[in-house]
Amino acid sequence: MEALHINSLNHQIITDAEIIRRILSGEKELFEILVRRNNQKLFRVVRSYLKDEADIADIMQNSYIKVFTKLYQFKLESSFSTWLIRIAINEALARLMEKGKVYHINEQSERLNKNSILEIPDNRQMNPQQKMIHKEAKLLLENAIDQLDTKYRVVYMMREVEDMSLQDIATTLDLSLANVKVRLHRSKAMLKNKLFEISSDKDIFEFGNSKCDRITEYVMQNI
DNA sequence: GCAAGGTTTGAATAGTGCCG
DNA sequence: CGGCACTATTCAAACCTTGC
Repeated sequence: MEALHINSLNHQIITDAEIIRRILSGEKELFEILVRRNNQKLFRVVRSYLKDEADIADIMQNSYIKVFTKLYQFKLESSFSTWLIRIAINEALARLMEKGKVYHINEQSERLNKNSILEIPDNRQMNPQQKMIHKEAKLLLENAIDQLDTKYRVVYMMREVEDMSLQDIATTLDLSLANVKVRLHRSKAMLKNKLFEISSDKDIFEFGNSKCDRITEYVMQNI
């Protein structure tokens, strides 16, 4: 019954600001809506920094909990997701510092299994051959994205996959607008080159529903 | 047609590695 | 260490696209 309530609210047009207002006045369970709304986006951003699935889940959970505990500090005039992503990025960077390293592509590849950063649109109408081509293209692109430098990967993911505005990206990453523009341009150029080079067939990145539920559940139990 | 947002490009500057 | 060449990064501005 509770789940049904949350679900129906999630699909209603209820703004983040309104949800936050209600959470702050006691309806703490509504935080689940914010978590579900932002899970995919947050995953992709964190995934741009960290490769290990356990690390990613950990950072996401920590970020949500941190955000929840500081929700009263949130300024309603800015975007909730931008704020959340910024906190998550800081967490991710801190984790990288702890580990004292930045991943290199060869060591990443082995542990990447099913975390898809890209969604295939509804492809039920495709014939098997088209589906196969689509799947191959997606794998190639994911591989290419993964080989980009973190700073380019993050910008590319935010813009092309999450459809964030350049201004939001600049704010979130604390970069100038001009810088975001150039990084985006470069990331595309690099991807283009890489796509010609890539020939491996590793499966990568899927953020499935079960994972989404797991993280949501964990966060809701810990706030 | 205009404004806003996005893309592309050129120039300036900073960083890095090599050589004497 | 200093000078030089090369590469990467940043910024500014021109240009393009889209929605109204």
